[in-house]
Amino acid sequence: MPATSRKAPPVEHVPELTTNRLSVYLRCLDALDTAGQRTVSSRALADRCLVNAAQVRKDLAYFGEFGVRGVGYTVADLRGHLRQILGLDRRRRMVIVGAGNLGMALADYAGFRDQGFDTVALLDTARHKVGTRSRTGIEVHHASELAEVVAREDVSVGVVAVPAAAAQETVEALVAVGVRAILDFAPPPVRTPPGVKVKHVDLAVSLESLSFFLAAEHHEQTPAPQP
Amino acid sequence: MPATSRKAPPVEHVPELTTNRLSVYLRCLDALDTAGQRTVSSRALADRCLVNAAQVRKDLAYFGEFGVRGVGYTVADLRGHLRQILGLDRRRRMVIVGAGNLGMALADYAGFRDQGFDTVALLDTARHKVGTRSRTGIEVHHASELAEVVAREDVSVGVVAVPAAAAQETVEALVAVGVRAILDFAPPPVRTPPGVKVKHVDLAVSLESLSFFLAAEHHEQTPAPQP
DNA sequence: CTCTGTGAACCACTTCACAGCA
DNA sequence: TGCTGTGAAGTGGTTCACAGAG
Repeated sequence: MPATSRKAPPVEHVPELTTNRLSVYLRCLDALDTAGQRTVSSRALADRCLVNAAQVRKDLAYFGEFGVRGVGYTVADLRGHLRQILGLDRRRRMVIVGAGNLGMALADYAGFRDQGFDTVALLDTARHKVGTRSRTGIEVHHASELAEVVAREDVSVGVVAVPAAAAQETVEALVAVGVRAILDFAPPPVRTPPGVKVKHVDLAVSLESLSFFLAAEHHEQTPAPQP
Repeated sequence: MPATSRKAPPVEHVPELTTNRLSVYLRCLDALDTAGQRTVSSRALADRCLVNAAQVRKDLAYFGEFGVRGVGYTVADLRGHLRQILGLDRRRRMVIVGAGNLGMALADYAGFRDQGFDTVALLDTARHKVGTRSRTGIEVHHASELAEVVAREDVSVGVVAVPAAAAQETVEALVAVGVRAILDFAPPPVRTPPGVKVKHVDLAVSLESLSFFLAAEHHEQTPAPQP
């Protein structure tokens, strides 16, 4: 009777694609919850998330049995379980390394706060930036203060928004002061030490993927009809 | 003798993961080129990009035969081929829909320009934002001017930086005025019309992936050794 | 002998299809 | 009957291993 096993099993090895989808499911459940819906079937949830229904059930099966046969899932319960599984039942503290345009923008990006991630500081090697603040008031510290800031503010997540050339050393600096989860916006591939999770967000790759699509489309005899 | 076939074959169906890696290879080749290196083997390139050497060869094989057996690839040549394949031999014009923190930040992000993508305008539905400018001078237009701006400025790429609730309609509006390549920063899954490429960048999912890692790490008896 | 290009083996994730419970 | 949970089948992408060109 593991119907509502709160503690996950060893969670041997959950595919990253699965955890990514859990985030998507959670957002759909949020919407269903505010819409006042009480239960949802794997099919209905899958349709909303643009995935396969079996996929939803398989993904959830990694963590327990949350559904009721013949009925579906209780929206509020499943929402709570996913929040716990994803570790969203507590807030996280975050530093952003690199106070250029991107770093500044990320510091002010409300989406992070809304998801439970509080940016406590920006860091940069440029002396003239130290002491300035982002629009919403996040202060820029000198990079040499990294260890102190991380310890004092109980930081568990680092954001890398430095130029390509500094990416590897920035990651290493973060790891050295105990940060184990890193969101990396710098372009080049970074060698990740074991026990540390680096999530790469490469805007250049995304753009070039679009560019490839446009180029390929153009090579073929542009098949766009005009009705 | 297809050794340097400039025109790609039908390019039947290239996996997205392959084109993403092409971007990574290209960046490594840029570095090798400025470092003055003339040739590179698939092994050496793979090591730099943190992938398998066979992977590099397979990826390139979708587009032709660019190497010389016993030698490797000529850095400058391969770089040129990849730029052409990815459609980076011309600049693209881009609008950003949504002039909130994220949209404004993206407008000022130099990385886009560096990759050949010029942001020509921001658009927003909020009247009071119309006429204002980003720090680097990109002007905010009213959303109703989308069609006109896209036509006048020859825009081929749209960036969606609007709140979740407006994501789907924004994508549809872009498609309606002829934009076929979209970079989407809004959280919810978006139904994509055929013939249109939407590249989703979900910062919330990325963060929650890190959160999951931290939570899982905490559930186990934190196995970090202290030597 | 070196290193590319590629068929074959492998692996991971997805989808199907159905047993089993409400 | 309706829908979950799950073994089995299917799919796509990665890695291996080798033939063959230089």
